[in-house]
Amino acid sequence: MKIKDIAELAGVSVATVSRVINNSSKVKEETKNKVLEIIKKYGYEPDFSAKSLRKRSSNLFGLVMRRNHITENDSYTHPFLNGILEYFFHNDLKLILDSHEKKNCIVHYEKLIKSNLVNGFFITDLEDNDERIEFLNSINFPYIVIGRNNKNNFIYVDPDNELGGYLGIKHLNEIGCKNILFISGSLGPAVTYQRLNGVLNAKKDFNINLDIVYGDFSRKSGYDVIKKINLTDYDGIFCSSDLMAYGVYDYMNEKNYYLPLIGFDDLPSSKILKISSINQNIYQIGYNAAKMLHYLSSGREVKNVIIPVDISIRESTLKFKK
Amino acid sequence: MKIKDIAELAGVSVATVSRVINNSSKVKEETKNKVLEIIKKYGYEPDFSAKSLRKRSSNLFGLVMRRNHITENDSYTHPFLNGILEYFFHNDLKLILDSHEKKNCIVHYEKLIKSNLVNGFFITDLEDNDERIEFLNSINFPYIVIGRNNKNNFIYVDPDNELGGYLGIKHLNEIGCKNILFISGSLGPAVTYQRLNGVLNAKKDFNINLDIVYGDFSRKSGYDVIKKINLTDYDGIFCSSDLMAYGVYDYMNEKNYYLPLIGFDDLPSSKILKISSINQNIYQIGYNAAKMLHYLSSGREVKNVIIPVDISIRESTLKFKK
DNA sequence: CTCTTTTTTGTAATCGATTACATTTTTATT
DNA sequence: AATAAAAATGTAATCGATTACAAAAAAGAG
Repeated sequence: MKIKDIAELAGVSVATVSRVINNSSKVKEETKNKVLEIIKKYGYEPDFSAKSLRKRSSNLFGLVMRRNHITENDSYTHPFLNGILEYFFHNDLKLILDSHEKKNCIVHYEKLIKSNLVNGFFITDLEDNDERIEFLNSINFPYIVIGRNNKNNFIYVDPDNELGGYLGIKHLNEIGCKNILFISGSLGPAVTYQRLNGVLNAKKDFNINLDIVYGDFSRKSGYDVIKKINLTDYDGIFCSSDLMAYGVYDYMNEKNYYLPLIGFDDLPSSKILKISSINQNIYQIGYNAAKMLHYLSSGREVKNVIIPVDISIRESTLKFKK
Repeated sequence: MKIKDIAELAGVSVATVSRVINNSSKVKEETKNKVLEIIKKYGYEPDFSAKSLRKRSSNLFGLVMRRNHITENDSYTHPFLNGILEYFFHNDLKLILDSHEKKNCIVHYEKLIKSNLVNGFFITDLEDNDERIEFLNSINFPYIVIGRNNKNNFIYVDPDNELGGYLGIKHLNEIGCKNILFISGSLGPAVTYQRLNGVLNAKKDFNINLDIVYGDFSRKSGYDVIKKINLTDYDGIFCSSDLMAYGVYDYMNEKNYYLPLIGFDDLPSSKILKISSINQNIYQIGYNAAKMLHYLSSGREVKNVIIPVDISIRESTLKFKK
């Protein structure tokens, strides 16, 4: 069933049918209704390729995922995709999921662009010395970067890590902690500094003592760091990642000595372990990224977006509340 | 840059260029090399829409995800997609991710088919009285169902739940358990019976006592069920879902009385909690589903596939090993 | 060297939509 | 009722690839 068939059945020309479908110019009400009726009756859908070819534009957007058979943490995928899909669903857009190996991935983006398959794409997991950076700077094609980057001015959407750092300290202060240990991630990635800044801002606002030590975001590093610490020196611990908080939790279990504990990322396991954590609203990040990419690709103006974070309060701090 | 440009630059006709690209019929070695050189030099990629339109077929396949802003467990998404993408990557296929709300989702599949956007699709989360079943039976279009269904004979790929049930009991037996409690999921879904069958088969093979009680797969139901049980009657517990195992674990923590414990699904949190579990190899399911759909859509024969499961052995049983 | 066969290449139709431009129909104006 | 202006519709070109068929070039046969 193609447009020509509908045209014949409705006794009009293909141009008229097209105009009805696309609402592109005035069609007499009577004609329009007849055409719509036939379309509905036969369940006609315009051919995707023909439409894209002629319009030189599709309603497809690309997300090139890094393929990794096994990851320590893959919990972002689902809420992120859901956020994108929510927006896409309501705007009749579709997502192409492609994948790349770390090396040689530029070829993939180039193919996507040159074959006119997508109207734009999302960039995730961009690292500081990522080979994609140069490429992204060199192209004139719509894309949105997920996560801020120190050195470039891409259009991005990012969680408010600074707020997260602030909220963690604020909450510990609220339940009465006065001597807080902050286990930061390794210096390097932008998030480390953002979270640290939030923590330092909170220190100014609340009357607390704060010590800072450094891990590398992993569970093992959390364990290793806390092992060298005298727990009794503190009355509250805030980790810059959930995994590090799990490491700390392991150690506290071992010693059977517990302090209020907050993580950062709100991984699904934190719910299970009942550890308080800073929630990054990955869903919202996806939703906003989708909207921004849509706007960008249709020539509308787009501003960077910072998504507020929440704190998920659980037993790990709640049970210490006075 | 289009095929005509390449043709002119190489001093041949578009037909020849097309033949080179598609290896569709003999082209003189010399001509071929010249064309390939030009293509490479200018980084030409055939237009996706034009190609699909003419060939009446794309290399796109669809996965329509149920959108759910918040789920208790979304850990399947990442490994499943990764499995699909691994196969797709190596076969130059692409995945369209679409989403639907529960009601009215048939329209979506119909659109996908009628607009010739995809060559086939995956069906996930099919329930016993799903409205999609009738639809799927009525169409003549390639699709693969993830997860067996009691009442239909779709082409499916599914984890070997029966083997999982068997392996759980086998492992408990190996560490010396003689009086085992199996907490089954609710009667209804096919998985419940499959897992139960495996457990019963193992009972025959090993010399153990086995009691069976029923939860509903949720953490709360695990807790509620175990609460009514006298823990000292048993020396090992096997749950038909990880979530139920977490509920049991909660209770054991409360009572500070531990028995060997195995879950089913191997959610990421089980690694964190160090609870042994049956691993369903979701990645393999994705990979195989992709391969099957590819075969099916290109007219090759396809058989149902059952993916073996593994057991991930952790502290929750290991520490009881004699 | 001519004729046949095979290999290589080119021409033009085609896929199914959109849309510029042309034409017809309708409405408004005098 | 004649003419001008506006609205509705139609014709045909176009998007960029593939491919049936035709034609030209090369190879082989005698």
